[in-house]
Amino acid sequence: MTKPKVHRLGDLQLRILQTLWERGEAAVGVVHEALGGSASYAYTTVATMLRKMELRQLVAHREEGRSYIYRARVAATEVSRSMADHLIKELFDGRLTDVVSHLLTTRDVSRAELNALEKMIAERKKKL
Amino acid sequence: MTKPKVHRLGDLQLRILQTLWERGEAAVGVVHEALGGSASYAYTTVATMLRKMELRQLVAHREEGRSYIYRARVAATEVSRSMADHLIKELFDGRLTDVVSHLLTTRDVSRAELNALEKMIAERKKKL
DNA sequence: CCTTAACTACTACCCTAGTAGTATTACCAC
DNA sequence: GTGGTAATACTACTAGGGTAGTAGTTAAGG
Repeated sequence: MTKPKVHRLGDLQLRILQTLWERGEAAVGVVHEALGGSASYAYTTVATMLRKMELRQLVAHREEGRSYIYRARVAATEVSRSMADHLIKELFDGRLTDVVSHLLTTRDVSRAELNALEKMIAERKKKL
Repeated sequence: MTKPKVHRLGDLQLRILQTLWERGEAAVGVVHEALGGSASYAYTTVATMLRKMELRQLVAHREEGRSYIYRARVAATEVSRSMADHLIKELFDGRLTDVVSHLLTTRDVSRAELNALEKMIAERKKKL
């Protein structure tokens, strides 16, 4: 049970985690502000979400005075990997080349990006 | 506004759509079988899901005798693109190179795949 | 004809994300 | 102390995905 299903995160949850990843840890108010303050979400919405996420073991908190300071319990790379893998599996049957092919044909790509990609692939080849 | 939010499809919905994309159209029973039959889902589960998806304009049906023959109303490429774009935007701030970098570092990649990728990129360069 | 199998319709759950109001508590300034 | 404020706790609700039972309908086979 220990493993939360880390793919399947809503947008808000992901944004909250990203805030925590950036800062290491943050009080509710800080997260709230980072997400755009009351123009975007009510303070209690963020607080509630954080509490729910703690139940799912995605975050943890420590107390400081009356404030809860939250930190992520899942690593950014783990989440990215899990979500990306899940999507690739479902959508492209796990074939990396299909994914990249799709990305290259459905998006605008600059020459600089293509060069960067070539470099990456060359680098990766060395590590085989 | 008529546009359904085509990213955010559950696994079952995606599988159903994939079945329809492969076949063009299919009766409920056919979809059910394609998904693994009663070992995977109850017939009515698939039927209910299809009805819900029709409400969301993801599929449509025509009647043939007493059977409903469903077809997808959204294109495979549109869905792939929407889901991939959404993920990339949320997870990698829209940077294609970050995505590929991530994929290359967190997965096993064969030399053949790397070669294929290089080829793709070279092809893409020609079209700039 | 009558039974049965195939289908759809309807209904009802559970779970999670998202959203936020209200209540309560606890500290701080005066 | 008292009032204000900031924080958490509690509660509640909407949507949608997923799951499936039950009821009703209809066509086909004997």
